[in-house]
Amino acid sequence: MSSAPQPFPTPQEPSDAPRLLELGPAPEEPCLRADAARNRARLLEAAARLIAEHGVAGVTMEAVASAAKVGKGTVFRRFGDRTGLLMALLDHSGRQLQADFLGGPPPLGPGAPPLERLRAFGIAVLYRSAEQLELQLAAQPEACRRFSHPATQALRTHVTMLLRQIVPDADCELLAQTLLASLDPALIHHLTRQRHMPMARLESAWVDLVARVTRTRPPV
Amino acid sequence: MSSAPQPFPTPQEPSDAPRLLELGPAPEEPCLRADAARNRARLLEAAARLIAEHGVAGVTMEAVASAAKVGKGTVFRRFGDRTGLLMALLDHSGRQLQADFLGGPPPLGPGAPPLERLRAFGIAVLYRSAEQLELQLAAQPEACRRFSHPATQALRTHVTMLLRQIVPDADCELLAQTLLASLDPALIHHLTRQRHMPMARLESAWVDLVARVTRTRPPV
DNA sequence: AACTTAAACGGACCTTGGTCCGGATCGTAA
DNA sequence: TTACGATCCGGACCAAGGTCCGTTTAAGTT
Repeated sequence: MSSAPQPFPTPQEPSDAPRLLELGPAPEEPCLRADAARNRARLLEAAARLIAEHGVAGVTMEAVASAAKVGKGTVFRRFGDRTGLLMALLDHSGRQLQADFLGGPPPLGPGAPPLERLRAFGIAVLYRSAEQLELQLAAQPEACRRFSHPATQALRTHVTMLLRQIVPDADCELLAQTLLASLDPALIHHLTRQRHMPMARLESAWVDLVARVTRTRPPV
Repeated sequence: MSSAPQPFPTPQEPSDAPRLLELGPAPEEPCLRADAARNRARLLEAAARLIAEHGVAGVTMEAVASAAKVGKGTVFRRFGDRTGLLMALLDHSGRQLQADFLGGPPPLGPGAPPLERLRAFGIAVLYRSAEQLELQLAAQPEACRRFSHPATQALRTHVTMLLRQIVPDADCELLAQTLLASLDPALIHHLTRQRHMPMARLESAWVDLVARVTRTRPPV
């Protein structure tokens, strides 16, 4: 039933990935046949050019393929799917950031106290994301629709209101957004199904989070 | 340029939405032609049946249309797109939850102190989401891939490590997940582009969030 | 250099989301 | 009841993502 010869045994970018955790120049695909590596590069370059010229919407798999003078199948074998291609494009700046906080200068890199590093980290991510919004969103089609859905808005309003009563002097709207983000269905799925955390843990994490977030400022 | 007669002037579920903010039975579409309302109901029913029989993957727009004995175009006019249809299916339980925390009994509904209501709220959302994961995810295709992306994992590992040094006795993994969720590109896009918040506000919200989350417990 | 094999290639093909528009229906007003 | 305009319906049509498989080729092996 599963012994059929899968046409594309490499639906995902296979390598150049796990090593990232330990900090990775991880140049590119290490063990690719010469032609494969060449085509991979051409595809990425073609995709980048297409984005520059016609925006992310212009990045059609066929367009990329023909711009790189390559068959369509090749694109899919190399990157799995459209999202995979987009993520590969994003990878470069991802690696950059990673290098910065793993080995760069403080306060992002090691050397500064943890709290300061954490602050710097968030701000770095914030601005980096802001730059490549178009690409980031294209890789997550309609990820932002959930925020404008009326039901979601209702939840946000409710949480904001509760927060206002508890910590009136905070930016309750954004705090609410954060709290809700931690209840995102996709996140719950990831945590329970892929990382096998029991619901009880999520539940107590929520309670703890609420406690931390609503704790009034201690006397300095 | 934009005066061309749009074929589907109602790309999104037009009504039965804004009222949600004030609590809404908002029965269904109020002003639909009789046949339209009938078809809408048949489509929702057909979709639900298809899900029950073949899982969410079996919910093809054509399948739903023919199961409801209706043309394909009708499905799109009514629900805009596939996601719209799925969201409409989700809407029911969304309304239920909303009714609960807006007018239901404490601790979810009014009557309990805000802090308790907030706790109960999160737990309610948590379990409700857990039930309809399949549907929720189908409405947000590949929303969960971002969590397993190696770059994301690296960020998570890093933040977790920093947190361990600051608040060793917390569930740092989940706390990290929450912090990262507040930096999600889609969220940033929503906040800056759709709700027009300046980056500076996000930035200071991040700093504040970090401060709150890492604050050590006051002496009770 | 000839041989072998696993891997890569290309592009026809399939599926499915989404669009268009001529014709059927509903609701209403005379 | 009839007429009429707004709304809706249906299903052919299109584009783009994704799959398949026969053919080609890189890279060892003898």
